[in-house]
Amino acid sequence: MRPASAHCQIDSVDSAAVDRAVGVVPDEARLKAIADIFSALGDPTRLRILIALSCERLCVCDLAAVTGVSQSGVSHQLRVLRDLDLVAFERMGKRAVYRLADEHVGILLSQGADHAEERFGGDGR
Amino acid sequence: MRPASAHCQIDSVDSAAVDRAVGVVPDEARLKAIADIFSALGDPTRLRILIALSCERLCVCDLAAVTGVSQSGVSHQLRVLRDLDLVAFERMGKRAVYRLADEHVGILLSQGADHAEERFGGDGR
DNA sequence: TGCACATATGAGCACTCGTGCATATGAAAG
DNA sequence: CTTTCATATGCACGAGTGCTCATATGTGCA
Repeated sequence: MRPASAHCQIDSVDSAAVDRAVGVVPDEARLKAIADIFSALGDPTRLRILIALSCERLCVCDLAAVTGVSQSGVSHQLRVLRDLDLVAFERMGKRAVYRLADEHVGILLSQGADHAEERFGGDGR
Repeated sequence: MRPASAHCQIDSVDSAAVDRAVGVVPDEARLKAIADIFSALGDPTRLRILIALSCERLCVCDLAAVTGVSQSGVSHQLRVLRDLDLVAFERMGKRAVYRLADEHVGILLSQGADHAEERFGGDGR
């Protein structure tokens, strides 16, 4: 049985390499977890929120002002980020003041920014 | 004029903090570039491809075997990754052998994996 | 208790994206 | 040149997503 390659006559050129590669790929659940993290960082609005929070603690209203989307939209995105433990918040009276969950998140952000910046400067194509 | 907040009576609680936050957020184009990178990492299939390539140099057929998607599907995803300079390839006869563009990509991957793994272990909810 | 305000949630919509099928391009072999 | 095979591309479809509007929840104040 040949599972995937419908048009390819051979399943794998180097089956040993394939086996090794399969070995290092995490299981479905972990892979999904990693993908969810990156997906969360892969939206301009959420990026704006996170980068803003990497500089200042802000409430939802202020984040709406920073991002330029509605309060509802910000709240929806914050829920996504909260569920992934990318941001945390504490109530200050009526307001909810958000911050990055930990500096790990900030590192991820700057790593991504670095890679993007490299492409910005010396893009070969 | 109150641009964004339709339901919020006040635009911003701390306008100085908002201004500082806006100051650190990159411009639209750069933000899009960063988001594109993270988005590319935010798909399980592309993650499988990248993690596999972080271990072995593989051709398209082998990547199809590793990921379990069709050759066409892999090729489509590889184009995305190529356009973002996340992977590179060289022709070996008829085959195209892919590899990570640089170790920067591997670092990003493991950073994301680390964060996901933390949540896996000590998830409070 | 009743009002005002900040945030969260639900529904609906437009849009994007991942995928497979069919097919085109390209490269070696006969 | 023709054939064969690996890879790339165009098209279409189903699923997921980000947004706003309307509304619910919750918090503090008179």
